[in-house]
Amino acid sequence: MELIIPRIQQAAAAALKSLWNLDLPPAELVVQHTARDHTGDYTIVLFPLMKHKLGALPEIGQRLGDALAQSLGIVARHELVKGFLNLTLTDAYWGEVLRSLSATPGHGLTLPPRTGEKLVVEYASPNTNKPIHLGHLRNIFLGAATAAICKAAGIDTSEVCLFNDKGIHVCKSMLAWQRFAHGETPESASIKGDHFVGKWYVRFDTEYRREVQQLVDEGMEEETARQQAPLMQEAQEMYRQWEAGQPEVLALWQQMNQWVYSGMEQTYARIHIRFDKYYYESDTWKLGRQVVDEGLESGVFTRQPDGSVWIDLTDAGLDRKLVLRRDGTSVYITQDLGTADLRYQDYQMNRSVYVIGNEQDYHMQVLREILRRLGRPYAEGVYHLSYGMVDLPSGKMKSREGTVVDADDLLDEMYRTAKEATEELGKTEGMDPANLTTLYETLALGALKYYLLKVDPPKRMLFNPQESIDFKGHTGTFIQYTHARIHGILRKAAESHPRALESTLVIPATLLPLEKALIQRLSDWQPTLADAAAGYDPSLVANYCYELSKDYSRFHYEVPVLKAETPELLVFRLQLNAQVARTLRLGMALLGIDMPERM
RNA sequence: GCCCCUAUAGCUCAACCGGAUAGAGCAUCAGAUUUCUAAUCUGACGGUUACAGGUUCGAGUCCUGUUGGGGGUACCA
Repeated sequence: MELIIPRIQQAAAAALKSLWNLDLPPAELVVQHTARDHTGDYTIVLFPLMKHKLGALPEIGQRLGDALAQSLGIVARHELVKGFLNLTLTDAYWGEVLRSLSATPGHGLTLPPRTGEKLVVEYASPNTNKPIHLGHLRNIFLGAATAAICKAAGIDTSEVCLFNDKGIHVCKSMLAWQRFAHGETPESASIKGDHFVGKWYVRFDTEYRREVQQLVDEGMEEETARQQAPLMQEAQEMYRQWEAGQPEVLALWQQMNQWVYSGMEQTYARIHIRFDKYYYESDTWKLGRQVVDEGLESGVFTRQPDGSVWIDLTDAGLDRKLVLRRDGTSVYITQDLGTADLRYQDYQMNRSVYVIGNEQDYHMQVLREILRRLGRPYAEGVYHLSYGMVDLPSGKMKSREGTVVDADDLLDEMYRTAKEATEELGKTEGMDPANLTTLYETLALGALKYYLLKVDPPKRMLFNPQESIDFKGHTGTFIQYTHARIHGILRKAAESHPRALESTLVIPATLLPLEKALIQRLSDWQPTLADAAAGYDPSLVANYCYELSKDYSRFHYEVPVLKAETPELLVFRLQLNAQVARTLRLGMALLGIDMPERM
């Protein structure tokens, strides 16, 4: 079924042409949902037409409204209030909307495939020196949801993860382990691999601070002390040895990364994340150096007398940027250049989304500009999905200081709370224990994912441990609960009225306001999905699902389904229920959230 | 110093391209269950949209300035 807003815009543009001989592109006409407290479904804003001197507003409104009623054939009434032309569509039209959605293969929940589009979404991209924390979770959920939304919107999408598995930070945990662990392993210590490595990263920092303090006490400047501290010197030396391929360093590096990967795999599995492909900076950094060579040849980069390589971006409003160190080792951006090329070889994408925190806004601007100057065909399609930091009530999370909310701990905590809340409500009777475990996990994950995804990505957000594990109000749990209630009705209907869902749909002559509100909301799904995909913004989907649940809850409270007044009405309301459930299920699936049928 | 992001109810968040009387949730208070799951629903309370100007028929939204918060800023990632 054709989307209604473009349809109204078309008809209005045609009417303006025939009535006043005014040519306006349909998309320029402002058509929106009628504001609450006003009667109507859609509103055309007429103020902008004033400049065309068509006459007085009341007359324009009347004539345009009449013309639309005529040409659209679905306008029950129209009314001009100030400069707003409010259209109320017929109940028959809204009934058709439901019929059309229910009858469409796929129930009108996804958008048709788009040809010539290839998108790669990179997210997670963890460092291999510490476990995943709350901040990573926002990244991961955003990336996975964005990819799922783009797929549903018809875009060929792949998901990739880049491991930041080399660098001085990795050497720090390696060095600390070598120095202080006395051969301890995750197995011998009974610690999950990523936590185990993280422990040594923290240990490095502790010892390093001690050294710095000591040097300062001996009268050294703090800045100098940070550079001169033996541990830092050694970490840097270890990094040079790594780049030089020193076998013992490589062996240790492999061992420790392996520990991290096995730990992270468990966490990824628990939050149901999987990637199409993994990239490793340890593989791509040399490609980056080739790109530097290429850029030197083509004159995009210049080499300084000391050997370092630079690019001057001042004419693009950016700064001069180092792309290769004096000692010939690569920096972050060098590796990104290599990774980008490799990814293009693999996917020939025309668009790439990088899910990275907003502290790297500048870095990503630089990356795109360099790719442009190198003439990369995919440069224009590079998009930085930048998101704000997750703060705690106590302030910022700092992994070195141990003030992070660990992902595994958080998931356990959420699980416990979900279990307690469910048991307290006494809803566990008669459920099989194995299903209960799955249910608690589903509720825990749903609450967490929803909490992190409902906020507009660029905004910094606060994670309040008390509130986030609340299962009331604007939460993923509420939406899951709505879905479960609908399925309660559908289950009972399957017994009492086994053929009802397949019966021919008879649209009631008049709809209840709550029925109409629901159908109208259902009809908003496609535009919402399209907007979310276009803006890479899962929060639009999250908020939509909430609004739909809210509409449904009101309906559920007031309108009987199984005890509907007539058999036709029962069929109609049942199919309405089913479509709401399907929409919620798909919408939440795009956010990575499962929907229980009972809870 | 310069650049970028941000500021909406006590708290956490909405508000599509600039459109009508800025909406939810939490918290507080008052109600609703012999009726499909009360993890629900209804109502009340709560706002100079940080501040000052400007553009516009119309500004939370755009522009300028100020203030608060955050981030970045040439050899960390």
